[in-house]
Amino acid sequence: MPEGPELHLASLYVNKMCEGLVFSGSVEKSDVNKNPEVPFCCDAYCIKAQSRGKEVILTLTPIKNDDDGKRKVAKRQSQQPMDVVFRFGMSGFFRFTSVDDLPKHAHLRFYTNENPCRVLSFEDTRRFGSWHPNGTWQKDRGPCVMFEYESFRENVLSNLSDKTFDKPICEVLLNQKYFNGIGNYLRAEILFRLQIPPFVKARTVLEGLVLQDEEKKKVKKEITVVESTDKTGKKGVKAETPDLLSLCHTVPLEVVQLGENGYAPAKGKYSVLQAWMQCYCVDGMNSLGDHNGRTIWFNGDPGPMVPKGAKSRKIMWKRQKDDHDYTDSKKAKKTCTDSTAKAKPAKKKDNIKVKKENATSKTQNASKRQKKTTKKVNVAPADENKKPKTRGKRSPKVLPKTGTNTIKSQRVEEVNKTKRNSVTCRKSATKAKPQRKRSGTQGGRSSK
DNA sequence: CGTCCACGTCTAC
DNA sequence: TAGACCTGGACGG
Repeated sequence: MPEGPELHLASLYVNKMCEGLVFSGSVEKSDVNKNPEVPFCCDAYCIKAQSRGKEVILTLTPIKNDDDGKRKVAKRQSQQPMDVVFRFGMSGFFRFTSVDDLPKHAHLRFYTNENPCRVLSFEDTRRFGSWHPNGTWQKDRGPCVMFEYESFRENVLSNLSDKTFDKPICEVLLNQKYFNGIGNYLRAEILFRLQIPPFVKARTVLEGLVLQDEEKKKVKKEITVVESTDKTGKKGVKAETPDLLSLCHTVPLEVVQLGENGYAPAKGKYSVLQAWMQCYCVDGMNSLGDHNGRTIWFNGDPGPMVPKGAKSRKIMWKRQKDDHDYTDSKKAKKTCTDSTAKAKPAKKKDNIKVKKENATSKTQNASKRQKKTTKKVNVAPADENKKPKTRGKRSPKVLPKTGTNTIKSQRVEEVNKTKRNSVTCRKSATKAKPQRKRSGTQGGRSSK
């Protein structure tokens, strides 16, 4: 699930798994993938990762060996570190496995120098992901919402005259020039926290924050003074009521806090993140296609700038095929679909509706709603409606049930393996996995 | 079987 | 503002 938090978790994952390991040889690319080869080759190198917004950089650093440095000069060894910039598209992520467990869609592979060697691979089922050898953070992407918060905020607030802010807030939130790291589920969760209708003009929502920030700066000194003097138990500082931009920072960080459960494709997987979601794909919420054809999830009013003909979407929320064992989570999922969706929303205020409406009436409603809307917006940071969570029937977690799980999954692996050779890797099938030793380049790993 | 949908960019009328 | 780029899961007939 590659939005900012997942990219960051990916970088943590890489650093954790690769710490202290020595990688060796050349970087291998699958044949089907159209991204460039990574022209890096070294007997001994290490891998480190960092993230910024929706990008990850892997740094491949040759490990110096003073002794034989000269002897090996002959070979075409990379002497300099290389940065490779990754964007994950819709399905990219990193995995570290044994060679035998090489995943089906491992499109870029880094091998360790271990005896049965292991592999760090960039897996990307849909191949929308990209990598760029000797790359840099993409120009035109803004500061990271998670780790460059101040400049992120500054970048938005000092550019509100940009016509991009004429658009609905939900669409602007996907603009990586200003919101590097926000993606489709985050925009829904963020707007939901403040109950901001998705189709309100972005500038309208953000204008207020400019003054707000300036006030803060003025008052800041006072505050710090106050804080230092009166030490009322709390740590102070954090007290600020959240606004849209601060939530663009804290909400993704919440996901990072969930940890690799949200990322590691191994186990319960999505269940944790899914349980965390309050809006995106949540039963009882509304959904509409935005002007770019992306589905926005929200609660209550859509706001005035709804695209003509926008239709509500159905959920087809995957349930990470752990096959077996989910006995009733399966039912839960079905519930999620829609028929029952009607049944449950009893809880919400009562102003919902929208859901299955048709375009025509919608626009009309929209104008009518506008007042309500704007009112809401102004009231937004109220922090009172903070907990509307209908929360009810999130999926019941799916606990792993380890025993069966492992066995089963192993079996699955076997199947995949055989399949893999014939299908995914086709051309590459020959060198598919174990004997991946690029004849020409250099003998490398297995030999020694 | 076919259709729709998916956590994202890109570039071409 | 549409497609294009891809694979695969869920669902409908």
